[in-house]
Amino acid sequence: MGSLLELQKQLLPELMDVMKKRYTILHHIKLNGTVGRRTLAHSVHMTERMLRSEVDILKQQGLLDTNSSGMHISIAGEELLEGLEPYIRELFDLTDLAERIRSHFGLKEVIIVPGNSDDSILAKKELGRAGAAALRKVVQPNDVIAVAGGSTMAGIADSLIASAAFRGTWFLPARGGLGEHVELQANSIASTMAKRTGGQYRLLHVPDHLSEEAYQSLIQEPNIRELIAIIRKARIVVHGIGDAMVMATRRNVDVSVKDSLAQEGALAEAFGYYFDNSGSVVHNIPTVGLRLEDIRETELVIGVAGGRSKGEAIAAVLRFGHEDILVTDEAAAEQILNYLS
Amino acid sequence: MGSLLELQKQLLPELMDVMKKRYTILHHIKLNGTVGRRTLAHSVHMTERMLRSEVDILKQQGLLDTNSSGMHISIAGEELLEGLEPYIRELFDLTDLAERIRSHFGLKEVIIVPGNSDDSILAKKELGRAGAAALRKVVQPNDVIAVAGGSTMAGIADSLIASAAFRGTWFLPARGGLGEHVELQANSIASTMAKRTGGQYRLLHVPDHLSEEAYQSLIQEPNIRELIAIIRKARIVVHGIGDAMVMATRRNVDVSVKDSLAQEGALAEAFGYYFDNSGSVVHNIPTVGLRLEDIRETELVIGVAGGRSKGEAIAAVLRFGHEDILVTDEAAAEQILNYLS
DNA sequence: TTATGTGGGACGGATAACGTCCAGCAGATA
DNA sequence: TATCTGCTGGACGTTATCCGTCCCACATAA
Repeated sequence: MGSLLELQKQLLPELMDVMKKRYTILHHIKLNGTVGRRTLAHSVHMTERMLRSEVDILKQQGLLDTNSSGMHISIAGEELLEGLEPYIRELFDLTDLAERIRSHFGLKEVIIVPGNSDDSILAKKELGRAGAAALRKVVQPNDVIAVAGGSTMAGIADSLIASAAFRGTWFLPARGGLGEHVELQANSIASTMAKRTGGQYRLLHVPDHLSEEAYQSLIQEPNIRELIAIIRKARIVVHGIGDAMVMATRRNVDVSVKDSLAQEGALAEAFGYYFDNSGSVVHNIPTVGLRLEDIRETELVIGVAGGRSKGEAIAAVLRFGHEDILVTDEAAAEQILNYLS
Repeated sequence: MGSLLELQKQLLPELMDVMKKRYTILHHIKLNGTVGRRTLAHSVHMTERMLRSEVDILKQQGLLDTNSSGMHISIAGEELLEGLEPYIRELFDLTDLAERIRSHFGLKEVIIVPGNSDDSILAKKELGRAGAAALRKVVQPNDVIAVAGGSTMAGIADSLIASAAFRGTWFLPARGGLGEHVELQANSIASTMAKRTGGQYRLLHVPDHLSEEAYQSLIQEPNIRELIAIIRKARIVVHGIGDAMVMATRRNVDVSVKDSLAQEGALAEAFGYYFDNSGSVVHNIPTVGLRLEDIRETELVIGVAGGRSKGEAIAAVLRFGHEDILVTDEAAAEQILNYLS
């Protein structure tokens, strides 16, 4: 905290992207010596026109020159790159981490916020904000969003704000009661999210520890059946990721179940399922709502989790292979990459 | 040189403005405690809608909160302002200087670049670039621009670049030969500017040290008369400002003239006229082109000059009272303000 | 010569920004 | 309690800007 760049990331988030873009362009030009617009556009993954706008500015700033054989960096441009070097790492580190995780697991997008949610409540809040921003970015009118429980999900809910984007959105709990504290249950979170954004919600009240008969008769109830059907067709699923044993304890599962989880190598928990380190499901808590086959069909699965201690668990869930967007923090991201090598 | 802000000014010129704007908004909100959009818009001199866009971003960044009684700063916002404090001075100093000069002399705009052109060739180049940018900003299609001579004007010419904005622009020398080196004469500069921007130019060849008869017959020449008529109707005049004695020496004026200049308290020189410290004209070099009465009629007079040593001269010309835009550097600006108090 | 690259100009359509107006709400005031 | 004022947030049409697209003149190499 406290460096100018950190402050600017808060005050001017969009300009940091511009800064990266211009730096990248100038850097490429320096490396290539003399290079043409079309060639350069291809190598920095921009359209020719967008590159051109940026190049015009850089030229006007005297950072590069052009002649009929292409663009080349000016002395002022070289000095600028040199001076910028110590800051650039800070600017790019996270996006670099994100790209490595993204490509390794074949995700659509990976967002990494600075810090470690384990130590810092600020980083945890930042994670919530990033999760909220990611959700806001992908939501479409009249979407159905299934949300899981957990403290991270609660953090996202707290960072959501009312917006026209959420007009008519339905927030539904991904699964029934899973034995957590009431404010961390999916039901509460769905309701909070709906209230904060101006969307709508419905609750899925399935008490814990039901007898098999009671359970069977409950899920035959027409209104519950109907709600479950809607949940299973959610376009977006948002969920946290937990350590398997921590979650089992928090949910007061039977000792026998915990033993079997341990034996089967359960590492991670997400939306009520337990995963081992290969990403295979080793156990699931019997309740109603989203099933694994629904997750496989879901258009957008957004996982949000941070903290160094969660790295292994996140990696396990990513190996499961049905995540689309991951929102995490720096510490967890580093840990994830450690587990890969 | 080398501070991150200095580097960012080069790479992201627009960053400074956005940063100032958002800082100002947040700062005002902090000072007011809770304040409404309209009230705030008025006190930071923005339209309500523009303010709203900025506020939405700040809100999304968690730097301020809103409720039905107005906006107030969040804890994160307060921390940000605190962290930003050491940088803000660097950010605002120059604009603050500029505003004081602008309002004191009733100018349209004052642009100040960092540094001192007397010591640093880099500052001099920066002055040229700023002058070119200022010109580019105000030029309109088919404009007639009268340009004076001098090294600063040459610096502007070197920083101009081709642009559709200069399509059809005419660059003309403000006055005939004034005894300087050829590359610093208005004629050369007009031609350079035209060539670099893609505009057009015409030259006014009036040899120095003509006899009165030759002079009279020369200015009766039809093509010269016509050109002079165009020059006198220029919408824009761009000129440097020099120290009176330095300019007199450089132009090899007679010793008798220099003596009378000294006696009359000549301090500054601009477009061939000499000014004393009250801004009155005490002498002018006999050549053809723009006259004082033309300057008074000109829509936009742009003065460009920098360096601590020029402060007094600039102040004198500003007192003359017909400048619209001043482009100078930090050292000269400080000096100008010294002369006011 | 031809082929392929270059920067720069031109222009229309998409898109974001902005001015403007209004609804709904909360707290203050009469 | 009723009224009023100032607040936010939504809506919408207009404007300005950005960007995709196409073209041209020119330089260079084959």
